[in-house]
Amino acid sequence: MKTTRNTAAKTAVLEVFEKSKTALSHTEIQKQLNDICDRVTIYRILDRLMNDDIIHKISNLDGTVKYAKCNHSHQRVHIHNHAHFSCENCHEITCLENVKPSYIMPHNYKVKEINFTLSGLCPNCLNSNI
Amino acid sequence: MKTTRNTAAKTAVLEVFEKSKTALSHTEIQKQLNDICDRVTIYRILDRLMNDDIIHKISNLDGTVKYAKCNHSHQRVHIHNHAHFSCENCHEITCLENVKPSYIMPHNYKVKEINFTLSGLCPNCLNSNI
DNA sequence: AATCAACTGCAACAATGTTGCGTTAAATAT
DNA sequence: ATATTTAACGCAACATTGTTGCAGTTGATT
Repeated sequence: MKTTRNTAAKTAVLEVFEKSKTALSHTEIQKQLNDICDRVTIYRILDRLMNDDIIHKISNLDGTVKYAKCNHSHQRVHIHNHAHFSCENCHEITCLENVKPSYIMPHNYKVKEINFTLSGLCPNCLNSNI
Repeated sequence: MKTTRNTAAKTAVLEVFEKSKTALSHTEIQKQLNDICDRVTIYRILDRLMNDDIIHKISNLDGTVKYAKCNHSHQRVHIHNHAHFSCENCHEITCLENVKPSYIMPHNYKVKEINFTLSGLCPNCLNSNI
């Protein structure tokens, strides 16, 4: 079994996630890291963090991909089936940990994962628009 | 106001969508068209068809982007807020026109659009796996 | 301190999407 | 039927995002 190591770059990436309240794209992470490491390294760190269930991947409506820290506080078995909100004004993506959709599926489908993304205006932008 | 024209390439793309029961990626469309036009042209046709509400865009969990014909039969005002199913085995994406999730949002968010994608095994792959 | 393999940087590549520009052709008017 | 207008096209060039191979580095363990 492969062990994973705590390198300087990995720690820096984790700090960026810690500081951020919203989901981040690879490019955003790279900017915040001020080129302390190669962009390939960031991709590999993100892969490792996803394998270790420390972050999860979110693909937005427009095809952009972001990553956010997992919140393990609520449940023992960790599932990513929570909703995400994508603001059309500031383009920030936030996890809505407590929003879980209910739905009825047609027969003969086996659902393993769900991705529920809502878009519109976040509280910040909603207030400043009035 | 810009008028849109019925070109040979646009007609061909529409025929491809007509024949397909599932959502298609740009690459899949290009293959089915047998290089009757440039790939840039396909991008531009897809843009136009989306503007005209003839097709809609679906971004998958893994970041891949597909397009599917809109089904206007049910409602007068056309909304894309239906669910999509992405099969992890055959990678086909189908529209689940009748699956609409219910959910409860936190205050202060203004939801305008929703993207609800489920993944797992489609009926075809579920049967052939047994 | 020595060892081992996870990790990194670099280069090169692949896939996907965009833009500018000169040319072609669809729709309309003549 | 022909001329006109401009949407649409092909081509080239570029931007972004993500992947892979490999030699060198460094974190964790003995």
